[in-house]
Amino acid sequence: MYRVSEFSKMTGLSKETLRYYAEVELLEPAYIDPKNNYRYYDNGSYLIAMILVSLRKFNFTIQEMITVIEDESFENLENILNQKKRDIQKKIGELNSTIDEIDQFLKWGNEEDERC
Amino acid sequence: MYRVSEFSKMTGLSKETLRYYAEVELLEPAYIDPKNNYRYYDNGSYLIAMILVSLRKFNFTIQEMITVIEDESFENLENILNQKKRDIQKKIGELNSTIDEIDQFLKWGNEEDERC
DNA sequence: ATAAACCGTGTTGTGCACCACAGAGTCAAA
DNA sequence: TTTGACTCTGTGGTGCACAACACGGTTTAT
Repeated sequence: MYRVSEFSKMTGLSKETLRYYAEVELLEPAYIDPKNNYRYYDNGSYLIAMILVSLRKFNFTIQEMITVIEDESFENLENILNQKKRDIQKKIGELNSTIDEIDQFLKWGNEEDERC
Repeated sequence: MYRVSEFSKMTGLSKETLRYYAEVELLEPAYIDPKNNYRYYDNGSYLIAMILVSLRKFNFTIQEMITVIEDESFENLENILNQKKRDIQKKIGELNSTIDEIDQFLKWGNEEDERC
C-alpha cells in the first residue's frame, strides 16, 4: 500500500491530479483509513494509473477515461481507441482544410497586390 | 454608421463578441456617442471585421489577431500567416505521432491477448 | 519528545473567448 | 405619446483539468 507521495512518484501523476481523479471517481484509492482519511493505493491502482497515463497522452478527456475504466474487462477499449484514432484523423483533415484556406487567403492577397 | 445589431448581422459576429472585441481593443467602434455611449461602426470597421472573421477560422487567438491589426499596413500579415501554417503543420505532426502511439498500444494489447 | 515531513479539507485561481442576464436608459415608429 | 425595440454597464457563468494556497492534524525519524 502506497501513500499519495510515493504513488505520485511511481506514476508521474501529481498529488493534486490523484486527488482530483479520486474526486471524480476515475481512480479511487484501494483503501482510505477512516481515522485520518489517508488514501492508500495498491498495485491494482498502479495498473489503472498506467493506463490512464497512456490515455492522457492520447488526448482522452476525463469523461472518456471514466468510460474506459468503468468497463472493467476493457472489452471496448480497442473500439474506443479506434474511435479516437478516427477523431484524430478527422481533426487532421480539418487542420489541412485550414491550411488550404490560409493559402487561398494568401493567394487572394497577392492578387490584390498585383492590381495595385 | 451602423449600430451593433445591424453590424452584428453584417459581420456574423455576435453583439457580445463585438463588445468583447471593443473591450480588448481589437475592433473599436468608429465612433461612440458620448451622450449615451452607443457604439457606431463604419465601413472601415467592416473591412477589419471581415479580416477578423477569417483569422478566427484560422484558429488565431485574440492576442494574435491584435498583433495583426496593430500592424495597420498589414506588412507582416503574410509572414504571420505562414508562421501559422507551420504551427498547424507541427500540430498535424503531433497528431500523427499520437496515432502511432495508439497503434503501439493496440499492438501491445493484442500480443498480451495471445499470451493468455 | 520534538521537528521535519507528510496528509487531509476547503477554497480560490488559471486561460480562453466569449455567453447570459438584470436593470436602467434611449430611440424610432405609429 | 406611447410602446416596443434597441442600447448600455456590470457582473457572473461556462468548460476543462488541474494548480496553488492556507490551515490544521498526523506520522516518522532522531
